[in-house]
Amino acid sequence: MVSAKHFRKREAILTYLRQTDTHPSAEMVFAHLKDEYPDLSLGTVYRNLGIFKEQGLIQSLGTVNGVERFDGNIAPHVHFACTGCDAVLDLPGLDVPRRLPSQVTKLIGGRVDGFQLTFSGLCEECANQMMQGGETA
Amino acid sequence: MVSAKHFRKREAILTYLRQTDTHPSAEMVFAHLKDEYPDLSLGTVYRNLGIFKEQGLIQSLGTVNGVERFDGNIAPHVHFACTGCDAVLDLPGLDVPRRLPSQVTKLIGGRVDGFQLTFSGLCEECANQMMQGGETA
DNA sequence: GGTGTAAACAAGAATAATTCTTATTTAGGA
DNA sequence: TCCTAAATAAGAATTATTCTTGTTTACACC
Repeated sequence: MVSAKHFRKREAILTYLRQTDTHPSAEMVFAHLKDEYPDLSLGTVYRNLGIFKEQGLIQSLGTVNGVERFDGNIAPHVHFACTGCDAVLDLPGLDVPRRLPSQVTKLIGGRVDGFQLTFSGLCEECANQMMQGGETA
Repeated sequence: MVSAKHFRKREAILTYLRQTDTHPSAEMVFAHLKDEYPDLSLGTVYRNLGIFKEQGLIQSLGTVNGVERFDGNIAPHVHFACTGCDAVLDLPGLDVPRRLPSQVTKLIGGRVDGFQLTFSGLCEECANQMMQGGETA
């Protein structure tokens, strides 16, 4: 008997990564799924993120403040990382430089597998907070 | 009496970062300077890298295989990271997208401070090793 | 040449993120 | 039911990085 069977945890992790646009860390994935899977362990999250990354099912965005962030969207796209709140946003519709990879291949003479373009700065909310309403007061 | 005085360690760290194009990690900086400064400590390297980064004298390239890499060249430029040997190369002369930052500012409505564009793949040497001389044998 | 002060430093402890190990549980097939 | 392989939990272990504390150095002033 299977009862109202949950997804298995591995699948839940991948599904969450594909549904969210928050580019979560392992800890954030864990925190999000902990309610629905009370006996989920952080080690399981790390292990499966590593497996997915190796299989190319997700991509790593590198670290933000020392913590690795992941993206279930493996299509090449551009990101913005806020240095105020550590949020990572997608920048869809931004003109990704399409001819650059082949230029790079020529330059280095090796093999180019991908690229990562991340802008950094303050998101709108953090930028506003920084001004502390200075304009209106 | 000052004798043939060394640079001080802080200065030596910055100087090395500005001279090399290897985009070293803290550990690599330490290893390089250890000979000339036998009583240099790894903590001093980390501390000073943090100070330089905060002051904007160097930039961090993010992590390669979990280890943070630094660049003494703070002019915006593009990098290539080899997933085989963890080398990080400059890609000078590559046409950096100049209008993108302002596009991004419009998109997110906040403040854009910079960007980081890193290609990844195999450098020429690693790509050749991977073929193991298959062409010639 | 002494003395004071602040910055730089070394050493190692402490922390935090991540990976590894081991034993357990689960799913599905024979 | 029994067997096997994959998935998992728990926590130990590892590794990169930061913090703490006491010491040393550089330098201004006497």
